[in-house]
Amino acid sequence: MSSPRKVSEPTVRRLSTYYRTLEDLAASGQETVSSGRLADAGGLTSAQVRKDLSVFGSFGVRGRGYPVLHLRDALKGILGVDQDRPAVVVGAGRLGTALASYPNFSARGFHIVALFDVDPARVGEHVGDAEILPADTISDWVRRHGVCLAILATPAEAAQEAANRLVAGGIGGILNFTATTPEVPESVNVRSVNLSIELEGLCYAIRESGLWESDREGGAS
Amino acid sequence: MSSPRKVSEPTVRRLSTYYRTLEDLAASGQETVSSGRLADAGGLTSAQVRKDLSVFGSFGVRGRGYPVLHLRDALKGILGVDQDRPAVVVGAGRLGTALASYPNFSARGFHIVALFDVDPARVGEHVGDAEILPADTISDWVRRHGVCLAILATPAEAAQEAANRLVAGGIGGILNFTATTPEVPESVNVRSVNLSIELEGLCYAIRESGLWESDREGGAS
DNA sequence: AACTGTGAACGTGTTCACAGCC
DNA sequence: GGCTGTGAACACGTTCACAGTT
Repeated sequence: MSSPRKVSEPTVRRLSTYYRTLEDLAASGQETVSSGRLADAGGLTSAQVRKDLSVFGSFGVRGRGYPVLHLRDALKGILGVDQDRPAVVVGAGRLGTALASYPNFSARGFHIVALFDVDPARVGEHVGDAEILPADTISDWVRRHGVCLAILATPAEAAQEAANRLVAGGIGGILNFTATTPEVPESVNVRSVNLSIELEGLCYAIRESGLWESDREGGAS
Repeated sequence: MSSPRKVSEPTVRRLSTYYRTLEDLAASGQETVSSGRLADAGGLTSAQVRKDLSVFGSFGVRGRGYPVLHLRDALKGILGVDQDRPAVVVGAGRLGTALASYPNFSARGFHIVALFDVDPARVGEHVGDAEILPADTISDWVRRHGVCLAILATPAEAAQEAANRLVAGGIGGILNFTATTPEVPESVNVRSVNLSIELEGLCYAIRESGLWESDREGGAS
């Protein structure tokens, strides 16, 4: 099939947004959609959309547009979300449990099948359908159940240890929410979301453009 | 001061990581650090580090490196995290409350001073030091307390309405965790973290590089 | 006429390489 | 010698513009 050499990360990101838009269009009964329309939905240009899609093949019909259902299914396959994907969460703190029950994950075919925590007191609790299991069983459990995806939400100090266990269990990818970047073999995909960095970046942008509404606190005007 | 015309977003992101590394170095008593060392800590190149820093001025000493404390303080100021920043959370669901009590935020000078929710049953509850308030008081409250930062963690359907209220209250920036991208005036900074897209991107990467450990479920080997 | 697919032009961020200073 | 600061070279992603298709 269409397995292009190298696709840029921004492109894959946008593919996800196209996929969402196409789902909506499909639900509303639209049969075709133009690159311009897809672009508007995501705040992009039509050329960008066409370029992104052209990387994977010719899905459109010149003069007419893209067939919604076909393109949606194609993207589903390309993104690898064409079947339900089990995932585990490591770290059953507030963030971990919130992510484990995040409705948009299950809506996208991701199902949290287990959580892990070092705290014995938490073991046995349930979060949705998933049970909290002891952290020292991660490797066995992940391997036995053939889980490829993990969400890492431990404190920073525990992140590397947890990552090691996931790797030992043969994990395919880790969505990392810890403040560190764990070291893993090249073959394991890690994508990090650092919440503090996002907030700091926003902070910079605010200060940059315009001023703080109040740079000294308490000042109502 | 050093207010360069335009700094790329990737650069600002990296600045945050340098800042973290510098804090660690400061704690461990290091007095100077080379660009190479800073680079290693974040998986970058030394040239990258020097370029990033040079945008804001000359912090280093040729032949010696960068003075840890001075550079740390400079970055603190550049990132705008040199003073405590109050922030509010809109949407007191699991994700919202988890973010409200996220320890790394407070460690970085971000303090959640209030949450807001449409559900009257939640109003009055406390999350850490912050109280959950009614969503229809957002504008007033934000304006009265001069809050510039908001974390948006409502369901997608409620996101635009919540954003409108924040904007009406004079918010400076929104860290958006909803599945939509709310429309706001140009002057308001929005940074979106779409968790599903991150997971889908990871999914793509796994499938791309190597294969799934098990592409059909249940298969132990 | 409407719209896709794509090479070519452009812009932006990264890496190189070296002059300059300690 | 070690290391910074920076122009110049490079790589990569985006936008343009148009030929090609229905």
